[in-house]
Amino acid sequence: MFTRRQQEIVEAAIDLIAEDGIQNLTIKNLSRRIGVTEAAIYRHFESKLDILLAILTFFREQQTALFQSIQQQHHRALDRLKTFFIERFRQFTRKPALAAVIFSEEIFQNDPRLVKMINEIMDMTLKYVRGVILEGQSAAEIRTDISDEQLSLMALGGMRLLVARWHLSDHPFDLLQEGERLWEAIQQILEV
Amino acid sequence: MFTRRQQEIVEAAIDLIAEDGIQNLTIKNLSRRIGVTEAAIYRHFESKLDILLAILTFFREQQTALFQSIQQQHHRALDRLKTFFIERFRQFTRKPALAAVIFSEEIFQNDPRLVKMINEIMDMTLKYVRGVILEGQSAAEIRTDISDEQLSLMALGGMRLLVARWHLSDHPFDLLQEGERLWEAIQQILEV
Amino acid sequence: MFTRRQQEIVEAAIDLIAEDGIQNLTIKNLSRRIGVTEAAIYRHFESKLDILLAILTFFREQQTALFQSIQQQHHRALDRLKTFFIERFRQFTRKPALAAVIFSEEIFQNDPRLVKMINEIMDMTLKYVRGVILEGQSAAEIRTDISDEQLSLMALGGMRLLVARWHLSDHPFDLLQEGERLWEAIQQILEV
Amino acid sequence: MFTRRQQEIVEAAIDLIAEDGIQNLTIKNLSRRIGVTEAAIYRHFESKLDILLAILTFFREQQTALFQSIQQQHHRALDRLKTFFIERFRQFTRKPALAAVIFSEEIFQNDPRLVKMINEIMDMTLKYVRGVILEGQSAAEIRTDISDEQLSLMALGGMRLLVARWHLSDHPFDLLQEGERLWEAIQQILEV
DNA sequence: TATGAATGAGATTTCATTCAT
DNA sequence: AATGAATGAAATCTCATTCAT
Repeated sequence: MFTRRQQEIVEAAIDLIAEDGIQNLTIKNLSRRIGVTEAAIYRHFESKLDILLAILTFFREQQTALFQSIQQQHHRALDRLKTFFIERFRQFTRKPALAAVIFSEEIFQNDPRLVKMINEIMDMTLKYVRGVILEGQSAAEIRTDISDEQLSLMALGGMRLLVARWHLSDHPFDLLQEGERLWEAIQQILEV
Repeated sequence: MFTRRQQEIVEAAIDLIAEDGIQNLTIKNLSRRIGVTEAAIYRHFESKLDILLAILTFFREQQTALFQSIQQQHHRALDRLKTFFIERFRQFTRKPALAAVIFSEEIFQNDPRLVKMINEIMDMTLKYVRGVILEGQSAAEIRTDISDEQLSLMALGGMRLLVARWHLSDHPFDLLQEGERLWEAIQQILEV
Repeated sequence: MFTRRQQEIVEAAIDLIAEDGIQNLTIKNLSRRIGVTEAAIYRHFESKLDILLAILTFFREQQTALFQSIQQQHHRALDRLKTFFIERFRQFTRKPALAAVIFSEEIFQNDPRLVKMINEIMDMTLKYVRGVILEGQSAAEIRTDISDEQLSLMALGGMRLLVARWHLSDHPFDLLQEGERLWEAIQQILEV
Repeated sequence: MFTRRQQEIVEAAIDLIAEDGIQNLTIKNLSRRIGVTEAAIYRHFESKLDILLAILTFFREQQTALFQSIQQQHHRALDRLKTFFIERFRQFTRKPALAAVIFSEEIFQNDPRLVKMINEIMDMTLKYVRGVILEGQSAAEIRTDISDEQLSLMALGGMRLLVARWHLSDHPFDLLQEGERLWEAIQQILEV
């Protein structure tokens, strides 16, 4: 789907945003980081907007793959959720820049196509988590006195807030470790 | 603290950001909206950065006031939390633009002073919620089998995610109503 | 001729130029230094140009006074020259800012009225020194094998260069003392 | 060292300053004169400051070359000085703009890097002239009753003042011719 | 005499993008 | 596939100046 060069550009773009915010993502900075001319970027992407779209596409595909792999490997709802959460924390630990970008939806507000895609991704995630919770409720694994909607809000919201704190104050703690503790708490709350 | 004109500018700035993201906040747009020249803005703020700082200051002061008022009016931990959550949802319903700005910490990343202030605000909020939860745990109002840290992450995180969804998809539901439902769930989870 | 406030403005203007060059002389800086509003400056001078003209006028008058006083107090050419040189060095030592301004004719290039005045001042000085030298030559005090024109160029030029060096490298030596040594040399050269 | 375009820009900058002073050197004027957009200038120099530095670098290199060529071609001190003086007058006659710029040290006062470079150049020149005079004194070509320091001040100072007059009053005489007359006088003074 | 509020013009610089080579 | 040179538009900010109070 993406050529090697395109991937390189997308990764550099994510890094730039992570380092100093969206305003830091300019074609000049991008080309400098990769070591080519500004003009060269346009061999690989038609416009800056396309680069931003590529970032989101990249993330969406990764997430879709994660969902599928989870569905195949685990069958109990709580196991699925646990894998999803822990895997995400692991991802962010490996590539912190992604955290900076993917939870900052406001960054992409300036174009309708971007807004649409961000919405899709957020929807997809929420729907997945809600779906698994619903399954868990049907299977009597997860409490039913609170709706799947509220439970997913708190679970996902907790995760996002933890990641946001971690990123904003420059990774002052071990995200994976804290993530596991958060998951313990979430599990305790979800369980019947 | 702020003159009338300065307040006007800060509000216009919040609106501009809310409408189309940070990139929409230019001195030109700002001055046009207020109906003065670009140069006139600089009579009231030394630089654009100072306007952004003023937005954060404004929010911080509002929040500090809210905290104080809550502490005086309510004494049970769960009442305090409820008021905090509901009042926030009400605030965002009244001034949706604020939601767009205040939960988008990444927007302000490009200057150390801004990052510092954003961190302060986030810390302040988390500490407040954790503090009240701790009180509730001491008073046997709130469960103690999950730590105040994890509980506050889920509660605040849930709220942030709800607001983010609401803002991103252009206010498709009644935030106050959904907020109350979320609070019900949070309360159910916190209670002993 | 100039009101007290006007004098204050002129002095502040000289200081500003001396500190960081002509670009540092803005109405804003000027008013800030004096402690009034920008608008207030315009009560005392019609325009910035008039302030620059006032600086030159101020200097010209000071110099005219010096010339007259010298003519009255001394009668031998070499005494007159000596007083002129030493007095100038003393002046610059007392008010270093003046040196920065008055020997930087290029500063005033952007307006014909300023250029005209600068030329007048330079002409006046050169003519004075040449005149005194001529007198000295007639009175057989000063050598006649080199013309008054060349002698005045070297004498005045030497002084200007010494002052320029002193000002540019932030007053690293005692100007008056070095000035006296330079004068000794000049005198030795002028004498029959 | 400098590309062709960069040289072109430097020359245009010198001309602009010569015509109407530093305030006339704007990126707009510069680009207009060269026939490109303002943005194009920034392809060749990172900032306006760099252009000013380039002017000084250009002059310094020219001067260094002149020094070396003189040292190789002449061996008597007075010949060396003569060549230096006359060559300089010739230079200014050929490129009058340079005179306007290079003797107006105050113009560059607003940046420490510029001040430093101006000082270097002035020092270099004074040291060269003093050095040659010292040699002449050792070789009994030049009088020793006045120190090299005072002699160089008068010689160089005289030259600077002549050039300043010539430039300020719009080249009303033949600089080379007057320069030669000044040199005659200087020589007469230096000789034993 | 001075201020507070404003302005139009213009400064430097950056941006995404284009195009001939 | 990449570069070198350029551009038009726009960004932030500064300037001298004005005017009602």
